[in-house]
Amino acid sequence: MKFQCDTTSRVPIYRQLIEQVRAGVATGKLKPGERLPSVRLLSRELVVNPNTIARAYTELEREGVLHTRQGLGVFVAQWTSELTKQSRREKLLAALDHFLTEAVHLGFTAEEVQKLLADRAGRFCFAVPAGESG
Amino acid sequence: MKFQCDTTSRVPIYRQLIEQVRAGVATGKLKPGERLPSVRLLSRELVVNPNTIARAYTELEREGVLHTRQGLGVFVAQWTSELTKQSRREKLLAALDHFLTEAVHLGFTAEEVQKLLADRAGRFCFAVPAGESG
Amino acid sequence: MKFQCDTTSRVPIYRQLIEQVRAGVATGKLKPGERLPSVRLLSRELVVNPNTIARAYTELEREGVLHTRQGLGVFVAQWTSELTKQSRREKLLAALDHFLTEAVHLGFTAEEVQKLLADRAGRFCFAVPAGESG
Amino acid sequence: MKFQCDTTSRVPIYRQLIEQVRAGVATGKLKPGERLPSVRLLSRELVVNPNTIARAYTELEREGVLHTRQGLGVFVAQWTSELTKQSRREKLLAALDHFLTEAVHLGFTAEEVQKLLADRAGRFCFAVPAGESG
DNA sequence: GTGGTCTAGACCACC
DNA sequence: GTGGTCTAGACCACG
Repeated sequence: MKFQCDTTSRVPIYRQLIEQVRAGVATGKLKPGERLPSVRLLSRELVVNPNTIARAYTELEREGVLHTRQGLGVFVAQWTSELTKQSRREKLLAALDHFLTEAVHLGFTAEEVQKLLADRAGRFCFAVPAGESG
Repeated sequence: MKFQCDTTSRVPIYRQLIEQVRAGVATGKLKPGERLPSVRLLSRELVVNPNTIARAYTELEREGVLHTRQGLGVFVAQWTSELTKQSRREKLLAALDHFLTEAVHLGFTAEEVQKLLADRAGRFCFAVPAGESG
Repeated sequence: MKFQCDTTSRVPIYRQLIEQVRAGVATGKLKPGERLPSVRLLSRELVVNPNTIARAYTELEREGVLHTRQGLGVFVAQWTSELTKQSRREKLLAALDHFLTEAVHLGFTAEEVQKLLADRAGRFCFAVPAGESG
Repeated sequence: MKFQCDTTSRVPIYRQLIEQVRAGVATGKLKPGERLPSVRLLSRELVVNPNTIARAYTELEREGVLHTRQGLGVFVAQWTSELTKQSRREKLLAALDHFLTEAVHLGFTAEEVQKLLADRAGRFCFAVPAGESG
């Protein structure tokens, strides 16, 4: 997976990287166990400060999305949510409300939003209905 | 409508207020024409500097969500998007992908997300399907 | 490009700066990608508070005229309007009527105005006739 | 001529009135010698404070656009510019540059602007080419 | 170094 | 009374 950063955006670079990794994992472009480019390599590729890359990786490790093996590199973790069902639901609701607020302010109809979500959801690697925990 | 802010959050206070107003308008808790608390009153209530309140109101006015009547106060505007259809769609897609990424990471299934959206959408004041422009 | 401000004017300083940047971009004195003086430097040069400079830059960024690179400075963006054609036309008509009213009150003839505009337009970087959208 | 004010706009009401009178005179909707509605009448019609109307009239009188005859009312003045040719030209250029800056930022082409001006100029009562003074 | 946020408090314009 | 502008100065985030 190719990473990129938009120095034009007002979103901090390290946040852009975090979002890309999270999105990559969510859409399956990054598979569990896959190795990510090293801090030094990626910092040269994107022409950004190594500290910036390191910060993104560190935060993702704290989140449980990545896992560092000393001397081997950074890998996509086998992800399992440690949150309770209620906590997960609260977080999803907050994200959903934020999205719906945006949709209303952009002038879309409920049907358009529903349809767009149905279309777009196919690109994401959702959990399978069976094994739900938490 | 009651406003609140969390000064311990890393999200700037003025941004918290902006989000609350936007959500209030999107869900109809704030109706077009309704008056918002004055800068000074709200600043006393939330124990934040008046400039911080003013900043939130000012940004919302530039967005077209609020409008100021000199000497009278700040009111909810009746909002119409001036953005092009393409621009609106791009913004919605970005918001949607962000939401879906979050949903996957929280371990929800596609069905759960679809159902939750269908449930929740009823609380929001979406545009009516008919006259769409832009 | 040199900036200046008139603290005796009734026009707010931050608005004077906004107008100067907008004019500079429109006439090509400020090129896309060019870096603007830092908030602190310009505030010392013009002997105004850094917050005032920051406000001008921030508003121009929201307009899409400038963009900030964290820790690097503020730069001229390559601008594309996100407004609908109708909205753009309305704004232009308002500005035109204001200009024509002024011209009549100053006692100019229609020919003089037309000629002056033809002369002056050459200094501005207008869009090229081809690809128009929005 | 009917006056109106938009309490939604962030332009002060007294400024809106000034602009309307100036535009009315420039387009011939208000003829020299014509009587304007009294301060009290207009303040009732527009539901604004009489002071606001009075302020607009006062400023227009200072500009030379209106003329008050004690006890009779306020009238459109026989307008003659007292400015020098150079001063008038400077003011027009400033207004023109402001308009052109706006046009560029709205993404219009030079041809569109030129054409729009040619169309629109017909609505305004420009001076006749012969008798130019100042 | 850069810009972003917030506070405290002053002064002004508008209604 | 309302909001708008500006200053002085502190502290934080980013690269």
